[in-house]
Amino acid sequence: MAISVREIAKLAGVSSATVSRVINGSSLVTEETTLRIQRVIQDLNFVPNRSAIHLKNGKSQIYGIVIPDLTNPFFTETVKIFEELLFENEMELLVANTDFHSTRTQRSVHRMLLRRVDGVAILTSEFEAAPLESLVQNRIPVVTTDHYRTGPGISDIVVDFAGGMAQLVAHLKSLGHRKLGFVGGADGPITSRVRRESFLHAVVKQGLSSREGWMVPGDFKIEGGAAATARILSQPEIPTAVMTANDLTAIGALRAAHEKGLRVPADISIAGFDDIAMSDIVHPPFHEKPSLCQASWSTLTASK
Amino acid sequence: MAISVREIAKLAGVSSATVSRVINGSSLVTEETTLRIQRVIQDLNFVPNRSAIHLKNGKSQIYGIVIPDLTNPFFTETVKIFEELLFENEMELLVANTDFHSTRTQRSVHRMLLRRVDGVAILTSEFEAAPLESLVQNRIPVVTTDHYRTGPGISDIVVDFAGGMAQLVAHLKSLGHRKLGFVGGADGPITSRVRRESFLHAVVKQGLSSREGWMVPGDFKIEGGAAATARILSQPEIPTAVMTANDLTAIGALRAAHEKGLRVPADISIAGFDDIAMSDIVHPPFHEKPSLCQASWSTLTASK
DNA sequence: AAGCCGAATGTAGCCGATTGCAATCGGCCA
DNA sequence: TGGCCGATTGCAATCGGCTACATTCGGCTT
Repeated sequence: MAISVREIAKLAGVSSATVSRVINGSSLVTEETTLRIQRVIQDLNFVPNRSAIHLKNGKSQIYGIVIPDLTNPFFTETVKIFEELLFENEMELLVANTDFHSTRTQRSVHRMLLRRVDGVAILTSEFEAAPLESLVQNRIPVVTTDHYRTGPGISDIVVDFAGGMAQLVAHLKSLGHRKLGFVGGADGPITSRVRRESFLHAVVKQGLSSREGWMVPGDFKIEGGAAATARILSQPEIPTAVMTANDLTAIGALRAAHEKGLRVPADISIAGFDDIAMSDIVHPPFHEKPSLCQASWSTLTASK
Repeated sequence: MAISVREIAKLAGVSSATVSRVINGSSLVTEETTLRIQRVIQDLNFVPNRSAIHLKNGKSQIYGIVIPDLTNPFFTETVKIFEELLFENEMELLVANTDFHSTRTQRSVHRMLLRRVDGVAILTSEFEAAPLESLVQNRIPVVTTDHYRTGPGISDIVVDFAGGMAQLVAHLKSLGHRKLGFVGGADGPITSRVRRESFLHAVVKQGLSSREGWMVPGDFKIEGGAAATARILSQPEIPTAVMTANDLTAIGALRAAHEKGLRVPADISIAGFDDIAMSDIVHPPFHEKPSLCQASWSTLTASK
């Protein structure tokens, strides 16, 4: 139905092969023929069909990214960077949002397979092994984050939570804090456990104190952060500083503190983990506090 | 290179036609044959190539969305809704971020054409006529927002800024405000002019006052909103309320007011336009103020 | 037993762009 | 004038899945 090279060919009085050569800038075609064909292409606003190209040469020129929460600026910023990078190279990015459901991750990966993406980044940390396997079996390169598992064709990027937490806790200690709380991620994802343990380990190592009631899971979102923090703050005794699993959680914590009538950082300190741009706009602004929010990244392995 | 129906067929000892029939649930195939083929498909994790399907039946099952700012929650929330809707129907969404550059809009549209999307939503309001034309010429249904122009195959959704502003201004008047300021959008997009004029019209109609120095363009982002507001607040006389072109601008305005030592809403009122979720987290929270932030939407036309 | 019917499966060509190989043509040399 | 060369251009097959049409085969009718 749409225009094809053959139509262009007919109108320009040549064969489709020549049209294709012109499109791809082959030097074999006469200047005159080239111009004539380009004219027709212009006139008809012709654009070649990439599905056909894909079929012919095996590269879809599409990459996929699977994320848990499209409203979390951390992921949005990541998507933006990916999109920009691919845009430069005339490629596409397929974005899949899972809302933290592992079944949606599975279905998202399936969609990526259907489109024969040239590679996928999976930034959701909770999902079964099955989707990974099918990707590998179809020879699609995969990058995951905080999945703590690699293999042929699978790279894993892990955030150095242990190091980040150690820095953060040391800094708080130097500021005089002794009693620390922690609002974690959702139960389930491996990374939640890692973040929690990194915190606990750092606290113990620095000789500071925390306790069960001060370590509450959240959901990586503002609401969960606020609710969890409220639970901590409703205890008879409360910590002087609260660390969180990510920045959205910290924002929720800020709100909970406010609602309790506590001033930050006068009455209680709150520290996040991500350094998203949104950190600039909350009140009191994060940037008035020491910049503790950055985590260091390290690549575990990258295989062919 | 990857697995194809023909490979499956060979392994199952049938023809590719039969495999295709099984995949599509045709009732013509024997129970036994069906099971045998499904087994092979399972074992090899075979997934049909959608580019081939696209080529054969002419539908790409992909839709496109072009937005100016992927870090603006208003657009992120929109993208999320689109993505969810398409996900249900086994379709894909191609997201293109233009960062307010009309040349990037043009290139984004071109990418959509390359992929033969079944439809596009263009939420950037500044772009040339050329890309629209090529979409129409390729018979791709288009939806735009605030573009104030329709045609065959083109629908335009316009926000009723005039109505929203009228409501907002009336409300502020009832609260006792007489002198209003306005931080607009970036110079360029049609919608910026519309928003500014809607404000001005409402102010005049209600018999309130504003002036040139109180009406400053922003950039639809936090930074621009803050800078523009700072300019307004540096005048010898300042308004008692400031309206903004969108919510991010309002957030910037809040920050600027804070930096000037003004309390909101005690010293000055600030009103946004979008009602994004982020509005909940800024301080002082929007939701403590009368909910003026919602605009009413109306569809101009929708053509076949 | 010839003929017919319908169920199950196979054959082959198509969608649109690419590309190896073949064909054409003008020119030039012997 | 015949033959060869290089520059252009055309032909045709291919990628993977779908589907109209053809084929096969067992069973049943008369």
